[in-house]
Amino acid sequence: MAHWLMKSEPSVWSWSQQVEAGPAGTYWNGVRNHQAKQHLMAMKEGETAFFYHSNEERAVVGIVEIIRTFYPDPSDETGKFGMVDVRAKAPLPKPVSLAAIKAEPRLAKMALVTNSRLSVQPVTDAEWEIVCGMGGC
DNA sequence: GCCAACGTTGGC
DNA sequence: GCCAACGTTGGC
Repeated sequence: MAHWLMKSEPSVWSWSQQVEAGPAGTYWNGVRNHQAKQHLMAMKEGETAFFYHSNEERAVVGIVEIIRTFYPDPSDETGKFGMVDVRAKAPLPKPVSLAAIKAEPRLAKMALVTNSRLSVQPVTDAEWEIVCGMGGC
């Protein structure tokens, strides 16, 4: 089972909004980058992703579950991009900050560190375990 | 608020 | 098809 990391600016779409959306979940739209699209297309139902707050907060704050695989994004008039549906699964008891991730040598290869602008990223099993350990989940 | 990194666009 | 110009993202 693959793992992922999805970034959002809290002022645009925050973890608390994701939690409020409840078990029905919401669509994750607005991705307009081909690399990110490839990752969205590779996601399978039931897989999990870290929910990362960029900009103001810069921390992994929760875990979401993919509940619907890739389908067209109606807000994209070119018809090229799509989205998946996700729902909040669990918060991280201790949010893991970007600084903490950068301070952990075993996480030096994370896409979050090496390609910070990519909004949807794959996370290896090893990285997932380490971040989970740091976050208390 | 600044700036580096990256992606996209458009002129040639 | 190349590359300069521009816009956007996101860390600091």
